[in-house]
Amino acid sequence: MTHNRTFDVLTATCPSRTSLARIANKWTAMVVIALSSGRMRFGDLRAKVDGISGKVLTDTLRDLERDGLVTRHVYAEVPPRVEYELTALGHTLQKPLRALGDWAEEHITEVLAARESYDIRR
Amino acid sequence: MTHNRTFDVLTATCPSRTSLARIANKWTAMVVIALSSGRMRFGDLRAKVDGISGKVLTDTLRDLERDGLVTRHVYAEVPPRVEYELTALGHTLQKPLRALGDWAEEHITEVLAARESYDIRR
DNA sequence: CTGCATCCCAGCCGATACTG
DNA sequence: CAGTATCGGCTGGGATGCAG
Repeated sequence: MTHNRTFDVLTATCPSRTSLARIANKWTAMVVIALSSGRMRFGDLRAKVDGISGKVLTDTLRDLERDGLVTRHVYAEVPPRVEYELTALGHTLQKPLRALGDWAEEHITEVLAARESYDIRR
Repeated sequence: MTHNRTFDVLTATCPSRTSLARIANKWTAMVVIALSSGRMRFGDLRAKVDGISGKVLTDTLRDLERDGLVTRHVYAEVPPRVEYELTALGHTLQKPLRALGDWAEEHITEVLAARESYDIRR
């Protein structure tokens, strides 16, 4: 049995829903996908997740750190250097989120076709 | 080779990112998970996704329908009956999204512990 | 029962400017 | 370079009321 009976995201008061809300998020997905290739410094991460603003990246990383998914490494240098990497827990999330990203890439043609068809129909 | 080279969600202008933004969303995840158990009418779906408002459920379903993930069946009855079910494309999304939901349920204990630890640390 | 329309608030997110 | 602070726009999302 693969089903969890003690927690259920479909129940409004279940704490697992707070976690789902965090991980079922486009920025979270992109940052975790980007961090899949290993420890990375802030600037590189920002370049890799094309189009993300500094504020959003900072906020996303802080939330991920708070949930125990990402570790922050600060180096006392000038100029400063800060690196981020997935924790063991974060690695377990990598696969499901990459699956989502892969799905988006693999099925975008069908999705675009469906959108066009839907829009024309009205 | 599992990697897609023609589309990349990490690229800001890639259309696949618009799809990722839609599916990497807590309400989308919950609705698709709920629809995994089969065709269902609006009211039942709303009861199953505990706490979702009518407006949000309507909007979410409309977006899913537009992207070709959900089919809408309208019965000309009084009172009206409308049922929703995953399309073939929608079914391919079921597994990755359930994986996300399962992850949230399975790891919520660790996440809560990480949050507490983080919050105390500051 | 379903869903549209409206109003409105909270939070997300981006741009900019400033600090260590 | 990394991060904070602030401001403001935009959108998600909740509540209510109405129509088919």
